[in-house]
Amino acid sequence: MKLLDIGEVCARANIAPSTLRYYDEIGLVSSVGRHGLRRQFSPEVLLQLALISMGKSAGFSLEEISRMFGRNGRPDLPRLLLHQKADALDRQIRELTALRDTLRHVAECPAPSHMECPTFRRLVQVASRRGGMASKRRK
Amino acid sequence: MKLLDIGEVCARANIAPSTLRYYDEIGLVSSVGRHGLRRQFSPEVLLQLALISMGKSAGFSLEEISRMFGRNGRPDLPRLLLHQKADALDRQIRELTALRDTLRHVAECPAPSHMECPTFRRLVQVASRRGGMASKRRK
DNA sequence: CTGCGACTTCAAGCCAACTTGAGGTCAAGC
DNA sequence: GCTTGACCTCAAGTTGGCTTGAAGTCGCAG
Repeated sequence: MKLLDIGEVCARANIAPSTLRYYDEIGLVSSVGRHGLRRQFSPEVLLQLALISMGKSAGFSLEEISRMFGRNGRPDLPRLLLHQKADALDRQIRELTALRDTLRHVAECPAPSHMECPTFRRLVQVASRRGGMASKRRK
Repeated sequence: MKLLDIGEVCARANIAPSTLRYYDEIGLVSSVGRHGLRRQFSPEVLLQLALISMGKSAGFSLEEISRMFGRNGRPDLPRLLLHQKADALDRQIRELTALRDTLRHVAECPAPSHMECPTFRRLVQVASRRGGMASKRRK
């Protein structure tokens, strides 16, 4: 299996070299060797980076991501916890859906202030009721 | 309409007072007056905070959020842009769905390393194909 | 009228996740 | 064999979104 050097990986994954080096440094991904000084990666890493990108966009920290997928694709989280993360994602998906609908509504609604539009209020209320104010951001 | 003082708002919205003061400071919400030194808010603010919470969980910056909903519920973004944000949300929702499915799979799959599991690879590939590596994080 | 506790301001601190800069190394093409 | 340009290291800086701490103010219960 042929290796990719860092530039190649960055180009394909659309990330900055500094980012990839950083990920390597913190052990989120690992290079399989060097060509001169240049880090070389197995093509696997592209899959991992896709996963990382998804995880980030879901709001997981790099820490969490690396615990979920390990650096070898082996999660070191128990099933239960993984299912909990999945459930949290479900909640977040519902929230995002509500937000999306709200945005579309805002784009169309002719009311002078949205706070006065009943449809808007209903959307937001529905949204915040489901999942009950998902407190993702607390330490 | 009766006003809420900061403590009340924080309790109901489940955020720290320092956070609310910060939001006030940057103009994301605004207090309608003072009771002594205490900020007082209109009940509206609870709705706004719900919106802010959703926006944050969608990965929008406070800046973006305030542009989307204004501090009075008036977006100062053109319709087109709002629709684009909504579309971006759609893409993100699809990504999150894929990630959720991947997580559930990881929790169940008996393969020694996920990188070797074809189901896993397919999930990730499908995921990263849709929306083509949503580059939300670039400046 | 005194004490209390929840607020206030302001500056500084903190964390994650990078980016930047200075100064150095290397392999490949001419 | 020399240049070039993409890489390297390491330390320091940056940004967003808060939190913390010190020192002060206020209104209300007792």
